[in-house]
Amino acid sequence: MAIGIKISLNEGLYQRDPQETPLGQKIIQHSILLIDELGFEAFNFKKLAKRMKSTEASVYRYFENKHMLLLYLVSWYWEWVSYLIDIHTMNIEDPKRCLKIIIETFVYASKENPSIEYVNENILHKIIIAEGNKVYHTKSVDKENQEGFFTNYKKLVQKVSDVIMKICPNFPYPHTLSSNLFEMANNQIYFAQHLPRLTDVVVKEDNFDEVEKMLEYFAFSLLCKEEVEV
Amino acid sequence: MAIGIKISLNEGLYQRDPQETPLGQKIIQHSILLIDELGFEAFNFKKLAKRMKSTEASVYRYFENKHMLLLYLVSWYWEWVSYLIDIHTMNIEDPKRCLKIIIETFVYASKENPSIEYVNENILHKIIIAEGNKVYHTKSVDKENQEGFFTNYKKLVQKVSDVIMKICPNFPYPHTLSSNLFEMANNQIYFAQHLPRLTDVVVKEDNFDEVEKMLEYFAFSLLCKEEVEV
DNA sequence: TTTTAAATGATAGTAAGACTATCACAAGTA
DNA sequence: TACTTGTGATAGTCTTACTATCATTTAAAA
Repeated sequence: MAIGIKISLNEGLYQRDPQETPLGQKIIQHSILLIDELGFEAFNFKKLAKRMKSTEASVYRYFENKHMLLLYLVSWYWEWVSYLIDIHTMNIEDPKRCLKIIIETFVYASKENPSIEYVNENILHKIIIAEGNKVYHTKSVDKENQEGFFTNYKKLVQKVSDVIMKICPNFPYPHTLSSNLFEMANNQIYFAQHLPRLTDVVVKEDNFDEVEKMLEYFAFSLLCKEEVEV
Repeated sequence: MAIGIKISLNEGLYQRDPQETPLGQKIIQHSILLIDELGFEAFNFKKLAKRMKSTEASVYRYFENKHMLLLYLVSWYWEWVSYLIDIHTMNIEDPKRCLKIIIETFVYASKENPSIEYVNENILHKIIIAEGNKVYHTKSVDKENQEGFFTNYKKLVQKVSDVIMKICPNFPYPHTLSSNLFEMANNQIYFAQHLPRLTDVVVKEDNFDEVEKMLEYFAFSLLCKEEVEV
């Protein structure tokens, strides 16, 4: 990804576009670091402001509250993964090969060359794994969904679903499999790190090879029942 | 389940055992209703106390904070599902049939005859779906895991994993499949209700038939590659 | 270069949330 | 009868989640 590319996100996610100003970029940069450090519950705008040597009021000028900030980060992440998938699968005909690349891409997205200097994709990935699904587990899901705040994730799921349908046109659950691959990836990495008895995969440091292999196994077992090996 | 059966849970989950006293039972009863109404974020002990016509201080005598209360409810739920699975699969030899019953049991657990008068299992199930995974997505997971606060879930996953191994002894991911069936069930129900473009299953009212069918399809496609029909 | 508008900083203030402490009372027990 | 235990009532503290106001800096326009 070329330096300077701007990820396009729903305008309702923010009060003022953080990608447009140095302060906004600092908010993104430091919020990623601080949420990772403190966890989302202990994280707040006062601490963030202190860390970046700004003020609470200034942060509120960019984001309505910390929930919206997290939603912004999560949307940014999925849009970025979506972009990576596009360039990695460009001109590839074989849908099976496509799906393999997709899996590799989102498991190892954070290993890409840094795209945007103020976003630490590696730490952002950790946040997605640990806090990501909090953005839609709220009482306001339906309202926020209506305003299009989850569009990025839905489009990504649709994209993978399309590939699944190419592999196996009569597979009855393409969206379910697609969303489950994403959820499963994050979940199983988290389990491997914190509740290892809930998984069989082992993750050490940032080596997610077993997760990638496992996801391939699940996906292709379901899609190509005759041939497990792909 | 006979009226009066007591679900056994890790003592560290509570300050005073809520199953032992009328006030404790009222806390369980009303917290289930109120968390469902308000969502976990807006729920707090002051509102709970007001609703049950007690006081904030009294609630704190039973639970350290609302996180521990949710963890208690979630643990209670998984222990109860575990119990239901045990009685439903008792004396059943065929492991495939066993797994089918397991899936049916946890998808439709809340349809059972009410077991305990102060627990509304149906609403509790809604809470598990909407808020359940917040209990382990915290900075304190590792500490709480060490104290055994997730034992109930881990034992349940192990139980299903054992059945999976009986069906297919060389299946490489029994724990992953097991935990994923539970996570997937909750997730896909939630998606069907709030983000339908992330799933293919349709859920109306409390009819989870499509979820059950889908989980069977996934599980048996993976475990019996030759025969999809079971 | 001056004027003006926009963005940020500094500070203060409010309402609610998350507790902790103390005391009084009621009921059951020794 | 004294003694313990559980609950209620009240108050108080510290933190969080904002909102408001005004001063200052910066950038853009004239």
